[in-house]
Amino acid sequence: MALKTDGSKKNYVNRGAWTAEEDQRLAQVIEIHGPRKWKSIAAKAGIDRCGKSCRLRWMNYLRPNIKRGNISDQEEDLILRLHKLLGNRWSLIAGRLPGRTDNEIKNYWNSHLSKKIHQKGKQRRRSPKTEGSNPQETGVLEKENVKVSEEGTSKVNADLKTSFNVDEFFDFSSEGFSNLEWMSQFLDVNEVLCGFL
DNA sequence: AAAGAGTCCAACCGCGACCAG
DNA sequence: CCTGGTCGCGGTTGGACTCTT
Repeated sequence: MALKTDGSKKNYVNRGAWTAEEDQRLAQVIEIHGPRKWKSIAAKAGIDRCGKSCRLRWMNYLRPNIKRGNISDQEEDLILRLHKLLGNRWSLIAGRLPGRTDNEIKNYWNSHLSKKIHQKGKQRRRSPKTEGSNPQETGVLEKENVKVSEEGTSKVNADLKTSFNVDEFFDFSSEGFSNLEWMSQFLDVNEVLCGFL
């Protein structure tokens, strides 16, 4: 990773990988001042990082209760379903998976799930019998899904937003990980409803 | 054993939204 | 209103690691 300077030591910004010492300093400052005003946190920690970089490090790595690696089948299934529903809105999807970060889910999607879906699509295109019988399983609809995800805040998502507030609807504040099952059931119902529309 | 290809994931970038002054 | 600062998001990059030949 490259280090970038503008020539003056004052504006030197480290852009490389984070060291254990930097992590420790950042965590200490956040413990005292809380995770806000990232620019001043960076300054107080005495590390040559921009506020943005500090925030990212905290959100994706240092934050308490972060789960790392080993995404379970249940979580994977949930990601797939939520992606179908919400598109590439990783922060929203991550919000429904306690302990997971948007970056992790995005990476997981790009490296695992997008391939899986692509492969499934290929298989299905090879077996014309299934085509038409279940529109959700066809390559045609898959294209539509891609469209939704490419546009990010697609029209479909915009419509969704106006019809209900996602954050209010999926309020996990008082419930734990066990909600995954409930969510799974909800998404099943949602898929059936989508079939009617 | 070495080289090249493929994969993973931490971190950066650009942009838009929000808010205080 | 306008402006500047801050924050959060999704997309992208590139280094490290693993696999294949």
